[in-house]
Amino acid sequence: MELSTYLPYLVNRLGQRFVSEITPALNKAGVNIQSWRVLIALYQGGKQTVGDLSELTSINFSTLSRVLDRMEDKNLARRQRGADDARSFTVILTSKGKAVTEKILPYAKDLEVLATSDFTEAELNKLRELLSKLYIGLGSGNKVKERMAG
Amino acid sequence: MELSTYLPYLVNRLGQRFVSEITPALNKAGVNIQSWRVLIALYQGGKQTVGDLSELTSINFSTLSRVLDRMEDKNLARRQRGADDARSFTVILTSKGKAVTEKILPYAKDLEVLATSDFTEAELNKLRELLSKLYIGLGSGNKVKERMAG
DNA sequence: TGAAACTATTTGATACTGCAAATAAATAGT
DNA sequence: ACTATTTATTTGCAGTATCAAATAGTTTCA
Repeated sequence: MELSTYLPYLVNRLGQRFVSEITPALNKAGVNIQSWRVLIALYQGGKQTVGDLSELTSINFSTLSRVLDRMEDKNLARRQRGADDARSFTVILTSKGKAVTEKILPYAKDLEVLATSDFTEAELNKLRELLSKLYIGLGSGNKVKERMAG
Repeated sequence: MELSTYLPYLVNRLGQRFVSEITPALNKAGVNIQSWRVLIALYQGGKQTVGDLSELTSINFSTLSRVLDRMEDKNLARRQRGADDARSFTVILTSKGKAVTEKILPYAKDLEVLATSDFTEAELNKLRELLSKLYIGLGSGNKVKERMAG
């Protein structure tokens, strides 16, 4: 049993460390890690339904519902009844939400630059590629959960 | 601004997806994601103080304190007053803790295998290497936080 | 040696998360 | 059209996380 070969372990500890490194800076801007992810998803992907956002961010939909409540309270985003399907809500960044996102995006980039000072450009690209590929592989669209349950 | 090049974003979404994929299986064994991390850290690293565990797992120390309470309730680990320094506590896996860890370790491996079916062996190794390197780079031993604050 | 400064951990208060149940709207079958 | 089923989202509740303050033990140094 050599744990350093366990990808889930490596990914998880890295993710946790990243979160604890970036959280203080985000908090100063009144944003927590979940709303950071939602802001980014909206900033990048444009308006989306709550469900799409939940899928995209992997934030549990009831958690997300409340994250959105808080973001609306802070005037970062707002919900709009779906025009075609009135069960759904479309979530939209407000202009304040856009501004805040643009303010905090550099934090992540700064952190990346500091953390990767001894990476070559090729390594960085490879890592990005493999992280994306693994993300896809882990996708909730596949049979992972079903097989794990057995 | 092309977000798919933001390493923190890539790492974080992957980490979140991993957590939501593995959590159900862990819960069946009465373990949540934080205690999973503590179990692994103890299983791999042997007994450690609460502070060392907090550093190693990046779990906030007051959170960890309560995680350990629950683990003690479930007889997975126990705390022992430090022999040399009575301020500290040494945390030790119980035999039940060891058994549970050995039971649940395969879940992570299974998930890895399923998620990486189209990775070559070379890609897997490269990814492990780069994840470890990034983890080090992000280490709280460096100047990241201080610089981010400015 | 004893008060000040420091370190390790816990606790109080409050906010956040996530399961399961509830609500609300759309769709299907009759 | 009408009930049953399905889908999108929210809410109740119980558990979990985190900041700041409190506690408890140690080191420093006059």
